[in-house]
Amino acid sequence: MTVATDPIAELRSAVSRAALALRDGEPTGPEPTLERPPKAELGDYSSNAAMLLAAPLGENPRDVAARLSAELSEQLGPDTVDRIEVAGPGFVNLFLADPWYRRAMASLASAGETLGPIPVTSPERILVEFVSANPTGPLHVGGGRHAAYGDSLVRLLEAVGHEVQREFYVNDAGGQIGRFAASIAARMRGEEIPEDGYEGAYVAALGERIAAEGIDPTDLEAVGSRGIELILEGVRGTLDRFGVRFDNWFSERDLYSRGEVDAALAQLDQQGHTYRSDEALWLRTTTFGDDKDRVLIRANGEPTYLAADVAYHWDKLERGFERLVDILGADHHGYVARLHAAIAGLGADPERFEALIMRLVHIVESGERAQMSKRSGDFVALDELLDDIGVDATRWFMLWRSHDTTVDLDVELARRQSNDNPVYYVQYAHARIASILRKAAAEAGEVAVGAGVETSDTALEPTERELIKRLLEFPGEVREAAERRAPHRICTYATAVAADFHGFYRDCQVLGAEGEGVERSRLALALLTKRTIAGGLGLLGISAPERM
RNA sequence: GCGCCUGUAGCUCAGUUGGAUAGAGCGUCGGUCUACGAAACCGAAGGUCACAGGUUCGAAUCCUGUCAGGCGCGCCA
Repeated sequence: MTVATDPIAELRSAVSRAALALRDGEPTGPEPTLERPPKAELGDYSSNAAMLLAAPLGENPRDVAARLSAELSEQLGPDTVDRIEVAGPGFVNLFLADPWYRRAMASLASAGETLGPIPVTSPERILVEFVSANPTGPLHVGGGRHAAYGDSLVRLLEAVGHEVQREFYVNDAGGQIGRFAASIAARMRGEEIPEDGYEGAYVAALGERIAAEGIDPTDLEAVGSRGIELILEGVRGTLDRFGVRFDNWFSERDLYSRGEVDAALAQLDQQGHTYRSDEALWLRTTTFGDDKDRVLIRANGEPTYLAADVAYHWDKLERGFERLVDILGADHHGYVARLHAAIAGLGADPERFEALIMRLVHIVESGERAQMSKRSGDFVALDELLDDIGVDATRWFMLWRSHDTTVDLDVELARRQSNDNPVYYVQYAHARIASILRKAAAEAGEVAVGAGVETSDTALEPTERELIKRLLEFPGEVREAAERRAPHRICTYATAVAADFHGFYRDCQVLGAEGEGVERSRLALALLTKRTIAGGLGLLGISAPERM
């Protein structure tokens, strides 16, 4: 197996070497950047190395840049660099030669289908817990955003080499379960829903079903358990349809039945972080930066949600996960500090715990925001949205914004199967390429990208160069998106790839292109683009259709 | 009151571990189908990057303060 050199890394290290040479081998401060300049006239890649060196050398940045350029020209040679210019305050701008581009294509081709996302240096065993919606009602669109985000994040983390599991925490214990059972039982008996009960139409449907199964409405335990089971069946079905599969469904009840809550409390006690006051058992979370201490066992002897959650996270750590990622709704962000404190209190490194806060999704139709409240039953079910706009559009619109910002999902836009809909833009580029490749295959057999991409000596068009540079960004984008827990970056990137492809397609005839090896080279570029788009969409859990 | 988050084009948002003339989609206006998919492309209009200071060669990005909005501040989950 041949390992093609990374063409970007090659340039980067040349810049570093040149910078080092100017300092007579004495190490400099920050690594110089190598980035795409804002405008094409400013070259293919550009470095701030001269500006960084100017201060320690005590020279004018532009003079340093001039020397750096000379050094770089010599190092890289005409086979890589066409010319180097100094611009602005002292940027060194590289204009690359076609042979470099052809080597870059060969490098992409040799990376194969995966296009070689850069692995992290220290892979971790990570548990990502997400959705974890209370099993008291169908999944709504907010849960759908959690699902899309969590799932895509896991795909990203796996792509860069982490070992990751998806987990759904089922809150099947506690007060809201009692209210849920009481609400179902009330419906079964034809009574009013109690105060603080669940009022959705699905509660009545559950009641009918449970009654038909012969369960006694006065047996709240049985009603609640069966209700949860039925809700979870539905939630599983919705998630399955959405393409989100969990490795593990973790039951809160099991924590109690296995004695893990007691064990976790004992551990906290042993570490000296608990105390009794006002009949309750408290956790001294203020030791670890929380603004007040928190109750673990109420005065009435009932454990709090926190007690179970401490046990749950203790369990995660015991299972050997090196990093615990919790995706939480914005309304739970106040909870993070105490959980952080609790993990520290158990004696674990709290840095291993990472809470990601998800903000809301608003469904917008005719300029109106639909409200979502599970208690009142007035919410938009994820299933409804999937019926309306489909899985791909739903995932796209839930992922294309940072998790840290509210999403307004305009269903009228998402519903359109037309050129206004940004979802299809990327998919269309993929389908268009597939169509070209089908035609090429029909005429001359399967298209291959391996050999031959380097041989043509016809000059590349500017849009071909743009596209190649864009494709080269893929591994870095994936790594960045994973590190920053930011799947939406992949949406942005995929859109850019599609735009660059359309530009290339506009300017460059592919099939029947004139010139020695030009058609072959362009077909290879089209195929590499197709792989990149499919790779990007795959990380988002969105299909890459051959036809639309 | 305290804490966290947010404030970028008409709308919804990218860009935020400091880089050059701040971008995309939608919306508006105008062009392009006799070559490989017009679900596309090209062009125009549209900005005090909330405001005020500061740090420096350079700030949407970092620091301080102010204003505005969201969320949280339970022996609920």
